[in-house]
Amino acid sequence: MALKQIDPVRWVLERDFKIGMKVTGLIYGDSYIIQNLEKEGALTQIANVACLPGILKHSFAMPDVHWGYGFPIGGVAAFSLNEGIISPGGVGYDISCGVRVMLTFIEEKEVASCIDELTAALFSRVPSGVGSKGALKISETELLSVLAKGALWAVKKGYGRSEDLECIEERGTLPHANPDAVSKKAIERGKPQLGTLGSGNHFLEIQVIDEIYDENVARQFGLNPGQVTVMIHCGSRGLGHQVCDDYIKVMLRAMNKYGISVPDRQLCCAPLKSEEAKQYLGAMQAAANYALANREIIGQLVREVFGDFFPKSDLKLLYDVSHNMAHIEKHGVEGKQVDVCVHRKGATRAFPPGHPSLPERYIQVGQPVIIPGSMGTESYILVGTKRGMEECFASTCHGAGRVLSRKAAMKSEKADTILKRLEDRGIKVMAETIGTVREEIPEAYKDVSRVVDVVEKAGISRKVARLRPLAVIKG
DNA sequence: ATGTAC
Repeated sequence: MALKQIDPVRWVLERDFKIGMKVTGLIYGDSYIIQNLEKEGALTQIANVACLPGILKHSFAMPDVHWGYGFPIGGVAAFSLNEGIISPGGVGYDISCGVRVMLTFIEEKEVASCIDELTAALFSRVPSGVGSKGALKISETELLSVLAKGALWAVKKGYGRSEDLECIEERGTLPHANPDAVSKKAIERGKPQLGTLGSGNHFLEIQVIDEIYDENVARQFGLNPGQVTVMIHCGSRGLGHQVCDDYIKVMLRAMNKYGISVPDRQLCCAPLKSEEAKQYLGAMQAAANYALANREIIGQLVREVFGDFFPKSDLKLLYDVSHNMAHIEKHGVEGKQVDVCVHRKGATRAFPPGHPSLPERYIQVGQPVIIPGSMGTESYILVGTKRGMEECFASTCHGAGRVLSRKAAMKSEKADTILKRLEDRGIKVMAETIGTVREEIPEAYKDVSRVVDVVEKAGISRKVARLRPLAVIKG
């Protein structure tokens, strides 16, 4: 495939008319990132996405891009509401998987003295692991309310605080969610799992701010060197997974019905104007509300645990943002402001300063963009930029991005060795399943600093602070 | 990511 480097961090994948690419690909990366992309089929997936009806500007790939179901993880694709489509594969199985950062007012040395006990308390209070359940069990009626109200439900029930809401994307609620579009099976899976972390790359981390890159923005965000933070990475659990599963089947039928052909069946989709698309949008937003509630509840559990250890301290939400979503947003296309459907799969929304959907406290500086690192590596807080808004539908990377498949990672090293190495570096790890530690070995991922440097050099978001892990809880 | 296959 014809890849052309246009500047140090931008590569254009030229249109291949034989496979039906409607637009070019735009890939953010340095040479190392581009090499990895060739090996594992992500490049073909970027080209395949460029073939979808009504795609606007480019099929984008962030520097953490890697192979995924149909669409690559790290991909961004926006579609015209008139001619375009929506695809469950462009959102991902873990609908509204995302991250939040909470700020404590405690310094590193204070947590250091009780890090083992604190981590153990968090591990016992926040259920984790594949089939985990238990933080709270709710009735079906309550669950429907969660699906309609998101984090607002959690706050109303006392599992969160009203001041958190303005710092959650969409203020904690996707108002057009349609709980009736969510299957009974999905609801059954979701009922016992609210307030649980899950498994895989999901985690709960105690961190410390160890580098500030932009003092002005850091001040606006309330970030200070040496300050302890908590990062929570999780999603919509079995419920979102089931919604994705259900609607892939719906979309496969819709493709025949509307005569859409795609290069890979995993890209199955329906016209945005169709009934099938409306149903999926409603169900997807309901699953997203579940994820927003889930992170709000876990945040509250973390507050309670920290309260036991540090009665005078409190935790304040910096921001909560998803990186697996399709959103209808206003963007400039061919000189006009229009509503488009932006799919971000393993890509983070990054609104610039002045964007109307930002909370008042961030409107001058832009949206906090949270980029988790892999297990035992640093995480970053970035801020959205005007260039990102104009060029790639206000999107940026979402993490380090895999270089080894889970299977390949499992072959690398024993869990004991990995844990020992992390502990030698002063990082306490507690994991529900030992296999997860092997799958999540840092070597299975790209270097997150490198990924973040690419998006910063490209100007699609800017570094604000770096967070170093002190303790990690895995599923 | 996921009751890692209905």
